Amino acid sequence: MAEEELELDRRDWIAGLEKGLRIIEAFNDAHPRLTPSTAARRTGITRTAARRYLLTLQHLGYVDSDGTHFWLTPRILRLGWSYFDSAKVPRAVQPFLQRISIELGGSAFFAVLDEDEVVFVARNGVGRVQSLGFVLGARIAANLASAGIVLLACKPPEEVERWLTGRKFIPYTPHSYTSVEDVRAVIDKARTNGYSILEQQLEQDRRGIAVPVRTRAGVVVGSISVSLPIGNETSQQALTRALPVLREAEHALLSLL
Amino acid sequence: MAEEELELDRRDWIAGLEKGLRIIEAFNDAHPRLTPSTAARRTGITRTAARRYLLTLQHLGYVDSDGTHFWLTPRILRLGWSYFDSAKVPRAVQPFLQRISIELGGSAFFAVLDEDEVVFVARNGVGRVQSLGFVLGARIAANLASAGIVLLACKPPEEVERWLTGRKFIPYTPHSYTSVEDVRAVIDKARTNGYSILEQQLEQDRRGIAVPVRTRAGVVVGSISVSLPIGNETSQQALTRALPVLREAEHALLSLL
DNA sequence: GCTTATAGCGCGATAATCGCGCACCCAACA
DNA sequence: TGTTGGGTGCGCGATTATCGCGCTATAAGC
Repeated sequence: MAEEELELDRRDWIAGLEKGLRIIEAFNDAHPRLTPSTAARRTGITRTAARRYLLTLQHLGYVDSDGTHFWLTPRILRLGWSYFDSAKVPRAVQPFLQRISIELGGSAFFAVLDEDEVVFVARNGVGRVQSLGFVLGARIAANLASAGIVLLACKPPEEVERWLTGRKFIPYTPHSYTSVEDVRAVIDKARTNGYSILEQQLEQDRRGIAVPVRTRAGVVVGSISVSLPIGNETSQQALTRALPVLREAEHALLSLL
Repeated sequence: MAEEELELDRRDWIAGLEKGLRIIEAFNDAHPRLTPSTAARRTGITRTAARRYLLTLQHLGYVDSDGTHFWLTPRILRLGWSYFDSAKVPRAVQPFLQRISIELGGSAFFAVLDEDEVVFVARNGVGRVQSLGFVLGARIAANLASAGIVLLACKPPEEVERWLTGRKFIPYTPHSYTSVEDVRAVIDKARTNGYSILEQQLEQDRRGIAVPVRTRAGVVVGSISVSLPIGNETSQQALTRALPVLREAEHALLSLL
């Protein structure tokens, strides 16, 4: 799951695929439309090559173009769809998230780690309004969500230490932790507790509570978390009412994994 | 937007990229884990090559493997994310969808066409429970949703006719249209009306109402739709209360596109 | 009207991708 | 236990697909 680093037989390496995916990921908020030149600069590929990749993607329908500028089409979503379609855990977990969000009156998530980030792969919200921009597949720095902290806490401490060293934390709220010490303390606390609670790290007046989800064999497959408005509730009160519900879902899930 | 068919200079065609994407899309519900052999069979690539692509994807972190079987990782979602990140329209419509869903008491969608399918790229639901499995990027046959019908109705009739000919429609409910004539009639009606209403095609006791969204220049960029429980409401009643709200959003959007 | 930066394209070189064919392994079954 | 069938990993030689240089044309900015 982690050690594919060295075993690249340059025979088994398809350069074109890697470059193409890099081109796709070069599109983002700040660069919604790319020309061959800009794409080349953003990916380190030569301009001529970048153009060929864009043309190929266009021919496949993944990007569209007005001749000089290229942009992604919704066809791209088919790729992510392949994941949702094939990953059984996110689907198995849905009914549990639903129960959690109704019972606790917040949004419930199932999340996994991907490198430095926590990715939310299933979600069930409650209330009239969807929090804007929160779509499946959303990812944020792992230290900003309880789900990320608890997943980090499940990793071997030395790996966490490696993760922490030299990392910069950009604050999202006035309460966001910005020092390595603070984040390490939160992770350590989560490790001893077996759950994680995080307050106002990403958003004001919101707290998150998360527990890890393991298979029978003890392998961590992700985390279940809930995001609650803080209001007048103390951390202790929130924990007392939320933890049992999360734990129950965790145990019920065991039989499905 | 449609005529990239013939202009493939085999010089500008990266075969490796196309094959790699085909490998990714070979994963789905029925085939969540693939071996080199099964991947090869599903894609038409040779086994040796398929293996190389899988190994490359593994090295990039997009798939994981236990040695023989391969499966997608959430990293794949970064690709779809590039789209959501870069596509401005889905984000621009969010607040409007929110208002629609609150005012009408249903789920509001923004959707676009991709070949035969309608893809839901933005959504805002109301109510305690999320309709299960409805995630962004979801796609269904265009004829099954009002959003798809209205988008088809915006295409030139001869193109629609080409789309219709020889198509098989699989019913999802006892009310689903299954004949070319029925579907053509629905599309024609949508074209003359400028909106589309569809009842119980995908789900019992649900109706959808959709209007197209155009830029000032008149180019159709997608559709706004709402899904409502039927209950005791007649089609006419639903239209009278829903259409003005949808139209209002449509016009408000004009200034943003 | 000069400068700067981009686009598209042709070409020759080469390195990357191909798929055959072999050896091996495991599971089912006679 | 031996045989069959399907799977895997790997090495190799052939070839062709991919590369990026360098050219000209064009569009934008001062």
